[in-house]
Amino acid sequence: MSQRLVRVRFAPSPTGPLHMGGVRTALYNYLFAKQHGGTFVLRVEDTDQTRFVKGAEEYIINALKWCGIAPDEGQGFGGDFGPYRQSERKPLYRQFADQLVESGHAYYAFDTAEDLERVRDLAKKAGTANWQYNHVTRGSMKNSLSMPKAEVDKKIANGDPYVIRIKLPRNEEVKLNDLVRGWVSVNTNNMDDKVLFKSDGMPTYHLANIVDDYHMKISHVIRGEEWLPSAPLHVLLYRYLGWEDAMPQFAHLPLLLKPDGNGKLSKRDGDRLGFPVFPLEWHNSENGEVFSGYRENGYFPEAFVNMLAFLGWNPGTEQELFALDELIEAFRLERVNKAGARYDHDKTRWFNQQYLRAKSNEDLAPLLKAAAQEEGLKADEPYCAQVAGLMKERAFFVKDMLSEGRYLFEKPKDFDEKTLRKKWNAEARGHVSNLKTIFENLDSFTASALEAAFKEYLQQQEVGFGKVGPGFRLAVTGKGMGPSMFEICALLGKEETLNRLETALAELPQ
RNA sequence: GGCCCCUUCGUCUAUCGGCUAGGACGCCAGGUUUUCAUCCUGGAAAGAGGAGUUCGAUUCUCCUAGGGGCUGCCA
Repeated sequence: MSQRLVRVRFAPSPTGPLHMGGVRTALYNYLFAKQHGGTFVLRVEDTDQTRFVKGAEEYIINALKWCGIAPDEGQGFGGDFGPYRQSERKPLYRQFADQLVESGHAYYAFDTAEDLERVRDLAKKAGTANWQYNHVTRGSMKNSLSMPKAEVDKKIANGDPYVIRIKLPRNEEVKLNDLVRGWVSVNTNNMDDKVLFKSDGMPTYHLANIVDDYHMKISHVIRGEEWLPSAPLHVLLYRYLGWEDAMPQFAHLPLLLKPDGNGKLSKRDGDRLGFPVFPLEWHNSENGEVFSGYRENGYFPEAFVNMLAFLGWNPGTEQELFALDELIEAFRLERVNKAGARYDHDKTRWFNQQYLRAKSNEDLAPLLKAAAQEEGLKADEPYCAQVAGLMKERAFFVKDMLSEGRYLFEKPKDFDEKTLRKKWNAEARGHVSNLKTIFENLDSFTASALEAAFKEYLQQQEVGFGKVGPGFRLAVTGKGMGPSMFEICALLGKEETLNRLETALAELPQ
């Protein structure tokens, strides 16, 4: 193939929020475009007016932006090939349907929805294979192939509703060379005369996507595997429209599967199994239903994108952590897997943990500060940076640092019951009391000074850390576990630490 | 049912005819740690089944089985 400008498109239908499978398709399109210095286009496929969902288009755009894979061109982003909503391109399609009728590759069909339902029903009851509108059945249906021309003309002049169907040839192998699957071949005998143009004046997906891809000079169609069965139909449309030379290359991506059981990942799986399936939280304005999102659950977009990239693709090396620009560099359509990939939530959490750790305390500080503020807790950024330094090794999310280290923001409200029961006794109490006195006299309240004083005390008392540490931790933090107590006390400061020791001695059981 | 696609540890996957089948997540054990987490070390864990091609098949071909997708005037 000659060097052709790479132009790819992501073409969702605005029938609801974009789920992670769709995001992955968009991501692969984005990566492919960027790697080739090409253009990533967003086209909205809203030819089915009955399935329009308010807010969906905006959601899709916001989701792509959050992921950092915003289109270069398309709905909401401008460009020279617009409009990018198919509903606004309506006048464009009809002529191509007509062209196909004229060239004998399509025909008018007057069968009503009820007619079709009846004949399908009949076939079903007879126990035969699914009824199809095809070369064997079209002769007995109401269409411009089975009816006299005069009658057809009359019906059209009359304004009777009709659709335009493709007329598939008999027994013809249609082949396409898929970039991820290699050669795929289907015989036209196994395909049906798909509707290209609906009675409401809109094209179906099949016609619209070919017409638009052609006019938008799309070079590669990267989409989900659910389109594979209709890809041969699309090849035929390019051929019949005379655009075969400009036909894009196809790449059909494996599906994202449910973590449990069978089938592709669906929007209900997430909240059923305890993970988001959507990048952003979605509020259904019709029924008030809410679906959780990765963003709201505290995931970093980089982690989410990294995880998605690896569901169905891998670089062939052992590197797993990839920044977006590294993905752009490494991504190869040829290395996309053929089999469906099951989503693994633990792995997603792990990715987030890796990204959390890779961030500096200073980068984490504003995020932690914001999280604290939401809980009504106050702390400045430098302080939050120190908290991050202490807590990030034991956190998956920013919010974990807050929940695990809440005592760094406010006095403990309650004390861990198990630690209280097991570690808090007269002896522990005595040690805490002694330590309070020692710490009161400390000039330098640094972690190392505290540690030195603490260890000296242990030596002098001839006791092990285990006898003193847990009670001390409980008194200061209310918890039985956590980071170094010396670091914690140093961070809290002398006044606060002593204050807490005093409170604990006064309030904890004797 | 028909058609198309797919099939390596529980999961994501590496392997492009020579394998003691590698890595990651998760899991288990040990070590480090006052504790928890981290970290380190180790472990269990896979080529759906059957034919064929070949000196040699996880790798190529076929069959079977299983899984998935499609089968709408939805995309």
